[in-house]
Amino acid sequence: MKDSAERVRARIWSAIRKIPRGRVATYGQIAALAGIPGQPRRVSQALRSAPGGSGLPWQRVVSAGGVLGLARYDPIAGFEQRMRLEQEGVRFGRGGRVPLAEFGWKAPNPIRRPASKKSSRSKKSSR
DNA sequence: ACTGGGGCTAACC
DNA sequence: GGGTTAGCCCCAG
Repeated sequence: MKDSAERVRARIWSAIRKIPRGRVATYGQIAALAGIPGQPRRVSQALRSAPGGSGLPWQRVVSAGGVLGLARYDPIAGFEQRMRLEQEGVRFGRGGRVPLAEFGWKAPNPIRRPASKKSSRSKKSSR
């Protein structure tokens, strides 16, 4: 059964929808919340293919440190994101970053890990 | 099967 | 404070 792509994507969107107004969450945070900790890029991909007008608060998803990663490849969209966030009451710090300590969302629910069916890889790369 | 790339991250310099 | 390098995992061509 294909629980991979679509299933995960749905969970990602679901997690994003839970972000309260006026708050932001990082890709990593969303990933963890969606049950795929350590895979923030998966979130970004799911977000890119996210349906427009789906009511998905994509603007509340930011990169680590409160940076608007979207603006990097699409300045226009980045601007829109910032505008939307400010409209929700999110203030930006210097460098156009969002102070996560203040606007970062604390996920109310514990992370649920759906144990990989293959193997529990606890890859430990000593960075 | 391989390669390149993605709205990422953390460690390094 | 910023720029670069190296991992990560998955998807599309």
